[in-house]
Amino acid sequence: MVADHGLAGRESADELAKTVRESIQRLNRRIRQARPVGDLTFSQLSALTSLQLAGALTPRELADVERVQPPTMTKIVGKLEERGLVARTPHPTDGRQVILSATEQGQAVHAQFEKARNEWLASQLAALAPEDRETLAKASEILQKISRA
Amino acid sequence: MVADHGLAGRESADELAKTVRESIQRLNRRIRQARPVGDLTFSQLSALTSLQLAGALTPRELADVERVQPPTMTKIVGKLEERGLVARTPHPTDGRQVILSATEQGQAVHAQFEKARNEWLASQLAALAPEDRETLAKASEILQKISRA
DNA sequence: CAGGCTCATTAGCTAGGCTAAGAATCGTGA
DNA sequence: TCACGATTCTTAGCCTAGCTAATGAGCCTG
Repeated sequence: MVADHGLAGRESADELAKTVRESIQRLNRRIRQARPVGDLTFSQLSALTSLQLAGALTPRELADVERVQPPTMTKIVGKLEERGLVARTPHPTDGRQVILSATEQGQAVHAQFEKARNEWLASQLAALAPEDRETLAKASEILQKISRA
Repeated sequence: MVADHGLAGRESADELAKTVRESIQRLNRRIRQARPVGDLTFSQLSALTSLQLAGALTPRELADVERVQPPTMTKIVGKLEERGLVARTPHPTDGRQVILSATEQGQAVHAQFEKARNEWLASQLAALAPEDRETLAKASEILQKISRA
């Protein structure tokens, strides 16, 4: 139960949902803007990151992790493959499936862009009070859990 | 599994930036999925919300608030106008400018969709421990501040 | 071994984002 | 006063990202 007695700082789930949604939406847009022109897009970088974290995935698995539909992932992977950042290899036992993995170049490019991508946000975070960073770290964990639901 | 990685051992701003970015990105995508089909999109709802909060804005102002370029806002407003949710009225003194405002219908539709949009997230939040909600409330404030920078 | 299922891709659509360029209007300085 | 630069919005044209529906290849089970 949500035992909400209107205590100071205690918001209802509805109110909080609105607040959370607005804040992450704005920030998301703000971060998108900070991207270095002409290269990896947000979605491409994200897919590359997931691939690298997992080691290797099938398109279906990657689509699930990224929460998009398989055809969308086909497109994104296609772009990454064109640039030589991701390799498709056949599945050893199942002829339908494909194994995706980041190439060496993909890993290098990823590290470089990840850094640039985070630069703006990192500088903002560095300016915060330590306890605020603590709050954000905890909040991120909570949000991750929710996203997986 | 609240893997307490370095909360006590202080995360660097870089590490934290990565964590925060990933979590909000995933959640953003998750929320987008939860939208009721065939109606207002995320961007349209956001623009409508901003308009309503501000009362009335010019396209340029709305684009700034939403952090997109003016031509993008022209498109979004066009869609909203087609549906009769936003009205364009001429600026009283400056013939170049336009005043945008939410129509009565726009306000009604907004309220309804805002609710639906938040429903999934709200239900997730309701299931959290009170102190987790507290954390998210604080985190949202911090993120809002950052986004404005 | 036939039929049904799963996986990946292709085709085709919409929305959202951008830049470049245009038309209308404003305002200012000669 | 009026011509010219600046501002505002829109149009045109491009790309990415997302979706559904449909296709083809391969797996598996009765």
